Amino acid sequence: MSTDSSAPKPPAATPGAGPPADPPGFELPLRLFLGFRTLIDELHAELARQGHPDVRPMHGFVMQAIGTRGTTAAELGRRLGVSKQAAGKTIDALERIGYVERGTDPGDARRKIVRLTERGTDSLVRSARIFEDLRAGWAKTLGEDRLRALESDLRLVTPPDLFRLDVPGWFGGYQ
Amino acid sequence: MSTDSSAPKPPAATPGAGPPADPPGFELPLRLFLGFRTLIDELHAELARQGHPDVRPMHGFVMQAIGTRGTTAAELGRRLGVSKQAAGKTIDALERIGYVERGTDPGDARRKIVRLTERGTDSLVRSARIFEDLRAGWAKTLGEDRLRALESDLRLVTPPDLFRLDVPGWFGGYQ
DNA sequence: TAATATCGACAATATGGTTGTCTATATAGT
DNA sequence: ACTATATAGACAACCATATTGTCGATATTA
Repeated sequence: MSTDSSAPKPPAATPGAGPPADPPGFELPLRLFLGFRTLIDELHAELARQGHPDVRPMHGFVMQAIGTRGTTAAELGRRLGVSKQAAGKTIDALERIGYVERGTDPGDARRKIVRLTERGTDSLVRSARIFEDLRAGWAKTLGEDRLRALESDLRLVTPPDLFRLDVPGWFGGYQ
Repeated sequence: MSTDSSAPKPPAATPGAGPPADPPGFELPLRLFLGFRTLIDELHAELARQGHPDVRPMHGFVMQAIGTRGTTAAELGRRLGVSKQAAGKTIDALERIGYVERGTDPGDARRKIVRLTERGTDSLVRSARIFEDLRAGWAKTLGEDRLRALESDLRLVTPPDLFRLDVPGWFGGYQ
């Protein structure tokens, strides 16, 4: 990580220690992100324990986007909101570690269909189970109805589309 | 974005159209991320309208981490979980667009203190107000108490630290 | 059959990040 | 006071991820 590493001191998020009558507006987005990050990190820790140490967070979403019926690089790029070249490179990486394979399309000689291998499917099946377990953990902490409320509330304030993340370079940037 | 752009067809998230008795586990993390992304996108759209078109999502967090008292590149790197060199480059970028400035530390000739300029502070003040407004928008949709519940529930299932995002390369990756 | 569009590949480039090295300065141990 | 060690910041080299632009092969449509 850092060239020179030492303990960082956490900056005071809320200087006053009193009851946070009105939480500062920027806590909400941060909590949402932390929730996301926590779940994803725990998923991949468990996935590694279950024999999939090489899957990176992005891979799961990519494989999910590939789906059981397979797809092509260009189509995948469109789904994920990145260029077909970038999608192609991700497919290369997944192929290298044995999670997808490329085949030809008998009906269209231009297309190369990308399909999940057995191993790829296995990682997806396990991911689904692990996510259920993680959700169950939250349910134990919050109660099933509070969690359901949280989910349904989030559904109300987020776009319905679910799949359009296009995370790649979205956040960062020197500029 | 894509070299060749056309409308992507959203893959069916829930094949059956009946009542989702048990939402698939992977909806929760996605919703959390979408909530985060929605807020951040709306923040920056509004920020651009208010005279800060060049601020990128990362910049806000960096400036927040710099704080009103200023800091140094190395310290900033530790806070954000990146190398001091990377932090230095981000500071370069922020300096170039006039949001921070470098000064010397009278008590330690090695250190160069990075401080927010007036413009930098202004962007932070406006961000805070915009976040409050966005939160108010959610409160209007969900009701203030449901939103409070959502926030407090998230606080229960996320690490207390708030600031440790180290987003940089975390998600992505061919590998 | 000619015009146009799409697929996948390749090359060049941009960006954001890393490590490694260097000099200057501080600080602790003797 | 002197030496050893640690830290700050700058610079260079490199790596990873994504971009645009181009190309030949194949499909599709007029």
